Amino acid sequence: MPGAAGRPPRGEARRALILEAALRVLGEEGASAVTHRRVAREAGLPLAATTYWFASKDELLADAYRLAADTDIARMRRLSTEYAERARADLAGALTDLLAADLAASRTSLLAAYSLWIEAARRPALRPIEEEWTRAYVEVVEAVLRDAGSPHPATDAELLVATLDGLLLAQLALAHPDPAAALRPQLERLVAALLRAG
Amino acid sequence: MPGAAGRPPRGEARRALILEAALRVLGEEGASAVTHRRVAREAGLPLAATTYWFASKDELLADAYRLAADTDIARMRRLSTEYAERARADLAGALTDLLAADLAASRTSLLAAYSLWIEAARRPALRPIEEEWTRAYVEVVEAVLRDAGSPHPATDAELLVATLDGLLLAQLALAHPDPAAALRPQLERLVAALLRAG
DNA sequence: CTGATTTCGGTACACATGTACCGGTCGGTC
DNA sequence: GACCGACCGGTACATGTGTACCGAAATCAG
Repeated sequence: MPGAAGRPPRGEARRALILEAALRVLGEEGASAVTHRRVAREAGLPLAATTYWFASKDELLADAYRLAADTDIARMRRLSTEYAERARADLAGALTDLLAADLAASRTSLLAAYSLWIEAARRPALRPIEEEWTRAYVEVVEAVLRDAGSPHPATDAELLVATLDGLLLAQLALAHPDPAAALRPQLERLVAALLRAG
Repeated sequence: MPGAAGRPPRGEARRALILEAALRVLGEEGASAVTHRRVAREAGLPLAATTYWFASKDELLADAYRLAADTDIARMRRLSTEYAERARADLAGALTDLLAADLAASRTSLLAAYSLWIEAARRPALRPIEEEWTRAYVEVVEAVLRDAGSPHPATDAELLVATLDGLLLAQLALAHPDPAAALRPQLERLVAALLRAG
């Protein structure tokens, strides 16, 4: 690749570039750091690029939320098929690996997601995105649980998703050196308790 | 009470007033709304009051976190003794009522707490507070579980606390009209699964 | 009371921020 | 080639922001 840097992207490609930059800034530095100028700098674009593609900062944030949700839902569905066999044999182990991989790969994305989640609690306009995101997770987990012979797949799916969120949040703040080691016994215990006939 | 408004507080009392105002603003309008001026207005004090009692905005936020943690830990310990008998007889019911009461009484406090939690994931200086807060919850829940005859009180306490956080977070964003109705079956299922001998 | 110290509140200032504006450039279409 | 709308990027501006400052008022020690 001669020139290395590539042509600066134009048109709609810039939109995505800006949204990804906004999510990065949100995850790394928090909501109060998300300004037009900071996002533009992060994206390597001039200030006017952010105001051209988004009517306001609120719109930028809402679109970023939408992008994060869509991207993650697609990723999670992909993973759920990849891990399907493994999950049937060792659900707790599969979940442990998934969470640990998330933590290892991108605490930034997780922080951005949870920041937006909390923001959705304050701004009704964001709630549909949050609902869709959560529903997608619950549906996938429910299918997995059904597959694993769960006695109460519907209730347990919501429960399990809530627990996974709680565990992830705890790991984010507590910064355990080896998340998998901390998560494995808890997930094994939970899965064992839920999968027992009842 | 003649004059109704009472004398404007002076000295250290103002500190607390400012911290409470900061938590209120954080919960209601988010991190980016927490400015010296906004907090001062919320507290009914002049701008200089915030800069006099706190060396910087970071310090103000850290102290607010400390106050929120201490207040909530004390409240939770108090409730745990009040609910002790009830918890032994009907743990799921007691937990449902506690969460529903939290949601009904102050979504603002909850949002502030979770915002600070996420902030703690980014700023190591805040982590000790978060660790203490979580540890306090885990200890209380562990005692309750032991009391209820749990087979694995240590593991299950961490698990249960994570789940409660996840469920609360979900209720905050989804704004279910009757949180108790949504939470009860999930908590009954979880408690039943965890308390069964194993 | 007197003087020292703490607390108070108004103000100042340098800088960041959201957003509007406007002349220029690009990529197609006749 | 001429044209046109979409796109770009530099700049302007009113307002918000963190923080410093300073003289006044309240509080306390002797």
